[in-house]
Amino acid sequence: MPKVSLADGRELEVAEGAAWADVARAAGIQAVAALVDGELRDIRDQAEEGQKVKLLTLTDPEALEALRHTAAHILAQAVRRLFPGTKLAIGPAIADGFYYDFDFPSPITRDDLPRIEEEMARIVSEDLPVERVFLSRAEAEDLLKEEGEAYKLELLSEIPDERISFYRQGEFMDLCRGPHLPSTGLVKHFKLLDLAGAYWRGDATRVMLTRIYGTAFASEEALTEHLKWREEARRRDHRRLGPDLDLFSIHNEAIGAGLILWHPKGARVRHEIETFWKERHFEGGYQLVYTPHIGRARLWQTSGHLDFYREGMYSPMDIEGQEFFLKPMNCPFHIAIYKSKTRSYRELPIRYAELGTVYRYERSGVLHGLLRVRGFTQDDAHIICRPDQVEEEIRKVLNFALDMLREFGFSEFSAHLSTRPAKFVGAPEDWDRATEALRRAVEAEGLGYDVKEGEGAFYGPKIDIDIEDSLRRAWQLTTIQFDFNLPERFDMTYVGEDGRKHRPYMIHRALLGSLERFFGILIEHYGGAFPAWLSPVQAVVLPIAEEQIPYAEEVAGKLRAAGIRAEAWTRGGKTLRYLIREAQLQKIPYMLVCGAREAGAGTAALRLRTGQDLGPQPVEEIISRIRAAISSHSPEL
RNA sequence: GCCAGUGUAGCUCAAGCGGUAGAGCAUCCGCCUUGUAAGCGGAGGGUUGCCCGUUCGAGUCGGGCCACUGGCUCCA
Repeated sequence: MPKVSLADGRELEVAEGAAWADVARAAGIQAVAALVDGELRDIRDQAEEGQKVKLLTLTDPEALEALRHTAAHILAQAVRRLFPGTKLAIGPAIADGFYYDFDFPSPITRDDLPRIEEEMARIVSEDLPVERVFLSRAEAEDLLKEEGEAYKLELLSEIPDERISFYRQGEFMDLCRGPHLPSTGLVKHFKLLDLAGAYWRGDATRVMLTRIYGTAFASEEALTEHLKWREEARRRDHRRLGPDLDLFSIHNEAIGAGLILWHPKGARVRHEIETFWKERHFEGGYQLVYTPHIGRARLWQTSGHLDFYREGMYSPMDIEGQEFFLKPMNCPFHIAIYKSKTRSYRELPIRYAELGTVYRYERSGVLHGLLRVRGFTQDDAHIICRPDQVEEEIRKVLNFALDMLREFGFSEFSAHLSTRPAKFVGAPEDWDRATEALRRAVEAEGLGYDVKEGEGAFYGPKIDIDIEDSLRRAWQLTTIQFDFNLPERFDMTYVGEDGRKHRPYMIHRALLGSLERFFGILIEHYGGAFPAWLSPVQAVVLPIAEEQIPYAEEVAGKLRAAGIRAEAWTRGGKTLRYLIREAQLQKIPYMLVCGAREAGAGTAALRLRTGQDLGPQPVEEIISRIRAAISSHSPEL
């Protein structure tokens, strides 16, 4: 009789052929799924000798995937009841919920979602047992053919097994790997969220299906919390906050989609970012360069962009009979600077940095506020070094990147190492050296990372860094990429100790990615309430009555003289309540209230954006407090 | 690009079966002289995304275009 060990340390002997459900019964646990040797398994799976199992109850987080997968089936069942003739595609559990792709006989709209939800609730209340049945390949094929399930048939043809699993609940039966909960009655807390188009198998050449997104949780509280989180993310959407805070605008008709106008306040934030960025780069041994927005066709011919990247580039313009292209990347220009004279090994490493504005064609459907645009400024740099310097340079640049991101208030990072793909240029030894340098650097930083085997670009391995924002969403910002292609194409060389020409290594890197995208992420991370050093307006001085206007102006003047971005709000006719509300909505960190008492005493009553009222304080003290907050880059006021 | 939805004043939103566009905020002008998230009154502001059609008459119905939103292999 097989013996298995439970998560609580117990060892159980089970009958030959017993399922985990039987084990759970024997152990007295209300299990809905099983985590067997660390893998989520169906409760109906057979227990085998020596396996370690954690029997999962409905509320175990590990069971969520099964719960959502079952929710997806309930969705499909409801859709089948309401829209006969609908074909099923696939319906997995995903990070935040689940979806199911359908081919409806006629289009449905969002307004149909409540009806579908109601039918789902009915299926839940029917508490249908979910059974697993195994069919032979031939039986499975017959069944799916009979039901006209063309998509499922395609999936079936790719399953290697001869024993095909189906799950059945009531009248509904679906080809599925599982795992699933024991019954539909367990999926009590769910919600349908969105309707979207999705290509069959994600392939743009194939049919467009209708995808219904939803989410499900083990408890009503967890579901409510998730919906609140979605609401908060919506509230923080940079496309909403941008116009509200007068930071930027986009004018599709008048100017063009995906092109950003930075308003004075947004521009001020950008200026602070850029200034800080440049200072740090000078300290880090980078040299700042500026390069043009366009270049002749032959440049892009040499770089290979015209052969491999043309669909991402804007059409050429004709200047005196020569073709010029808007730059999609800065590298060829930096290389030209490098090549403007003979380089010695003594000069290396050379690090060229540029806030370089590039233009790339993006399909209209993928444009998204500041996050996906057609014209953007990369915080770009190219490091050109000798092979013996690679290790050190990578270590430095990674450390540099993380330091910079921390200054902007991000503290959670994860890294992805992408290695050599099947099709590549350059020598495998170079690839290995570069890949190892990247690996050692992330390990030295103590970053968690995963390896994306074979997912590097054809020209070199790379490491990407994701940050996590205040809503626990991941964004890919930093990328550090080797290039074994361009040095070759442009014949970059340096003269070595031996007096001979050698090929340098080149590394592309962007830390923030692009200023537009980074700004969008910052807006959402802070919900528009920037830390003092980034706030476009750092302090407002609010007079209570007209008599205090001169005093308010004097105070604002003192703040400005101390390097603080301060305004006196002296337009008449507004109550203090009004002005405070106005300042709160604009998320201005410091409000200095000046009434008769303060004007007499040379003080101001300090209110923080947090709502905290600190009462009257000498203006000098307020100034040093604000200056300290600014220079610390801290979000604390 | 594709699927579904949406497009009315600077912003948020109204206008039962087609009958000739309205409110709050914002702006401007007054009054009020204000103590920690909206004081009061008045005025101006719209080619209802664009084009074509149906109709005596279109924000509303039909067609085409444009733009935006949610998405478009987290693999039975």
